[in-house]
Amino acid sequence: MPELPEVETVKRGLAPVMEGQVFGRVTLNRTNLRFPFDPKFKQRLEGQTLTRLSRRAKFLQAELSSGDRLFMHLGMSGRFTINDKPQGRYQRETGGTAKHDHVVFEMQDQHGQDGARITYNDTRRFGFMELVAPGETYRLDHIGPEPLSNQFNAPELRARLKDKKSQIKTALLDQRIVAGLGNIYVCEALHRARINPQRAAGKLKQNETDILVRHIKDILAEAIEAGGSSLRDFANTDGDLGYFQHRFRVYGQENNPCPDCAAPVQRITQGGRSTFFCGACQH
DNA sequence: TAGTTCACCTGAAAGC
DNA sequence: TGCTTTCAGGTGAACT
Repeated sequence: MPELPEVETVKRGLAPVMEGQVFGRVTLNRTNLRFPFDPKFKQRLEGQTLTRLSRRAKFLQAELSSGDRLFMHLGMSGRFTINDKPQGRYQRETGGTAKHDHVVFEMQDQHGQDGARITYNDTRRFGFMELVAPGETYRLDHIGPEPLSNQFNAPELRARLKDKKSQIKTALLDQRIVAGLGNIYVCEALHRARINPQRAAGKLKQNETDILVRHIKDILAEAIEAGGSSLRDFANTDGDLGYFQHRFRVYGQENNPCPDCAAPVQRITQGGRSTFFCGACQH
């Protein structure tokens, strides 16, 4: 379940082996992920240099020497693995693909020497990759501020939540309000801020949004730090991230004691998604 | 216009 | 033991 911290960790893992490198060969093992690939996906990538890899919300954005931009979303189960060792006979002859390996990027340096082989695997295929031509707009143009940026602060959040009648949990998942938050970290941030997820978003008090913003930033920064600690493992082996090893205070802890007050953690459904919270200390 | 619900997808776990 | 059902969740489209 990649959220912003994990996508940031993935970006940090991929950037050293992709930036400044050329897409030597691109292999698509199917015609679509969540959405169909551009019919010229392969042709538009091969031979192009990836000049910069960045993250916006939960998207990875690769800027190409052609001016095209490649947006990649990991969906629910997407992950990249990097193999920067020389290709063995098996891999050369079979492509070395495993089940659900949908895309393979074989990178080269500017002299045509083989670089990293980067494989995108996505069991549930909720992820997608889309190419955007220069000047073309993309869905990311309408999303809210990055939560770790200075543009995301308490006055900004108050303004965006003003008059919102939806529940605060649902509102924080709305990417137009703040970019990159997912179910897990919204639950955790609301617990730390002691705000009941069922409260109307527009009714939060000033000090509550102050505290909420602080906790959103803290928890994301901590999670990125945790993911970063296992970057080496991610880059070289099987995609395991510190993220998954993180123990959450309320997420997935139904009926377990709240770490603050020992009351049982409750689970409800909001907008079709599970919400975990403590009814005793979140008001 | 704003808010809500559903489809997409597959593996794991639960239930029978 | 094996089959069936349920659940997980990010995003966009459809619906209210």
